[in-house]
Amino acid sequence: MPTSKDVARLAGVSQSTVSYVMSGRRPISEKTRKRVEDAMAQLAFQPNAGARALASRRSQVIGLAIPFVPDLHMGSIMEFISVIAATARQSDYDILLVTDDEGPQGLERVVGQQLVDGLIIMQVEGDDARVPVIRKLPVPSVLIGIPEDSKGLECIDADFELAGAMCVEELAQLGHETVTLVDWQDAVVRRHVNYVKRFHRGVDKAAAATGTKVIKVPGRVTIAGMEKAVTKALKETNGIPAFIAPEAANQDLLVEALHNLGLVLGEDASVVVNCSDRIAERQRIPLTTIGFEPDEVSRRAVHRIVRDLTDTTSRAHEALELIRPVLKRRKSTIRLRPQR
Amino acid sequence: MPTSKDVARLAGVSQSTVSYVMSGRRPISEKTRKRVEDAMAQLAFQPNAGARALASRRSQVIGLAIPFVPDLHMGSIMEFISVIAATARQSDYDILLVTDDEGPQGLERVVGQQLVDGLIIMQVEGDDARVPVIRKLPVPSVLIGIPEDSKGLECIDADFELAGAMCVEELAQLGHETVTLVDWQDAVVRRHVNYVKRFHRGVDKAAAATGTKVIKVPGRVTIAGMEKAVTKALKETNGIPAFIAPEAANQDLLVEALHNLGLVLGEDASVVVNCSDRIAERQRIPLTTIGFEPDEVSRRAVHRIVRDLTDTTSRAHEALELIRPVLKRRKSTIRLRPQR
DNA sequence: TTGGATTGTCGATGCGTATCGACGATGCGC
DNA sequence: GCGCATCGTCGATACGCATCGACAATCCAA
Repeated sequence: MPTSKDVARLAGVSQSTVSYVMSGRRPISEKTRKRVEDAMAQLAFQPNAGARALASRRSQVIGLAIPFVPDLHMGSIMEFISVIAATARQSDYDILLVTDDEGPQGLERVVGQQLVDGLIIMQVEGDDARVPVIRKLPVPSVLIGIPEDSKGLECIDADFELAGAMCVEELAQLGHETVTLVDWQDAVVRRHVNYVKRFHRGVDKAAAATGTKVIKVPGRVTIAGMEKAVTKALKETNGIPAFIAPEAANQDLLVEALHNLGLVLGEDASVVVNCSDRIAERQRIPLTTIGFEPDEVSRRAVHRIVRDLTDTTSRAHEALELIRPVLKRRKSTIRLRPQR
Repeated sequence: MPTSKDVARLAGVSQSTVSYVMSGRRPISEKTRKRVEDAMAQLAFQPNAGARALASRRSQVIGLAIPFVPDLHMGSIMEFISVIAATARQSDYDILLVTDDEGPQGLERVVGQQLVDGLIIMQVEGDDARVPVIRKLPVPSVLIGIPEDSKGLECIDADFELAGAMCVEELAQLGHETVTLVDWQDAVVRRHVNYVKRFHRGVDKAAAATGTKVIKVPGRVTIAGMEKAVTKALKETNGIPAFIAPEAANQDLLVEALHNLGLVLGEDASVVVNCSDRIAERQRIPLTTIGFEPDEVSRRAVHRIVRDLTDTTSRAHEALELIRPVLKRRKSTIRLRPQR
């Protein structure tokens, strides 16, 4: 493997000049730069990452803490990872995976070894064991999700409260006076306390503001359970029923349950779900969705950690950033009264 | 951050002794080792990865080339990644992501910069653009999937041929004389030529061996299309129909289509699909599956690359390793004649 | 008891890059 | 034409660890 010294020799300059050509931290004449760049190209030179990290004390690598995977819909996690890695590359960073089975010490390790310059922590939950560890680490981190106590931390998440409100407002505006919220599954509700609570708050506020009645039924795992829950909700509803299913895992069950009960989406019932556009569009009846914009969240997370690593000036960017969800109207909702 | 020199000073030994304690490449007396280890613990010492890589010429990092994501079922990709990362840690390696949007040059970059010691390439397809690049790289790599010309490469994949054969044999043994293969979607068939072909070969061989008639219908994207395909297949079948759906994306459609046509799985029809056990078990009627064992494939891939990186002796481990699929009998298949 | 092998430790050096201070060359205003 | 700032380049050094050769101490066999 060629080194910068080889490049220097071939270009007839000193090694430090080669370094300055790469970094641009000192002015270099056009002539010299050209010679060096030609030499680099000719040798197919690539700077050695280890040496670079050692000398500069920065690895140009960001650690990405990925969640343990038992969640049903991990397709979305993959979307995050993919976008995060691609976005990081645009700022000349690479992504190193930190899995959960090393526990929070995994974070201490990669930071301690100076393998990474900063961290992005995915799927942060209410009382996340990683949070206290992160607070002590001497590198910046950005959390995706919001822990119970977010003071002093940089957090990014979808605006679940707004999402909840938007769902209710949309349905209310369509003319529904009663809506049923098919909740997250119990296991999730207990764990991810945080964003579920926020979604509920949004729903409740919008319900109060619009005078909508909200029925909450717990999330189900089986189709039979879902049919029972839907049936119960139907009894309490006058007129055309409306459903909100923020957890993607519930969506299939809800749609199927309604189908089995003889209700046609967009005619006999309104449904708003959260799932990827690709999936929503493929349904027999394309679903109206409230999108949590994982791509946008991912991009913002990378941009923020990169900024932390670049602007050495303004430390402590404490801030909580909420990404606005997007409502996409498709065929699964029905207008009961003329648009205001 | 403490360095090995700090540890040495505190322990009253030389820096090289500290290094030998860590690597074990020279004998160290019990007493000295204890003193050094205590000093390390006291200072919470962690060796600097950059310095280590520079001096030892190995980064202890494996590059993982992840596929571009437009595939529907990317949940499974996440499973691979997760297991790969965890397994790598067990051998003291970390995982660096290499996304596809840098193109094959991404691989050249991470290797050229000596960021990684080796590569695992996921989702290798018939004429994968990364393959020619990999052949030229001066580090070992392990492919998951099999390219057209696999000579001289280390490849691991599920044994699709065996899987195809197992599906047909299972259904034949249950007493079905005609089975319908719901094929991969056209786009996939054209791209991933390789494993689709292998699956077909297995199906054909087993069909010939068992005297089973096989109807092939193309994979569908819509429920209407699937219903039509199923109807057509039913016409050509005498008695209880049987279906094989190796592509996970087709499974929901197939199950729903059969349901809509009034056929009950395990009573009026047999169905064998490929999807994760978790999902298969959750269906209203738990599905008999042919599992492609992504965890096992992932683990083997890591073990092989680690071996390549460790055994510097025996180079060129060219080998094609096929992981045996697993058939799990559930409720979606029906026995038509007593077991032999 | 002595020679040679083995064990345990140290000092010195190199890995490839970034960066600092130094210094000659050039341009500017007066 | 002079001093002075700016530009462009070089040499030297540091970064933290692994590794090699050297060497003192210990052990065993003859």
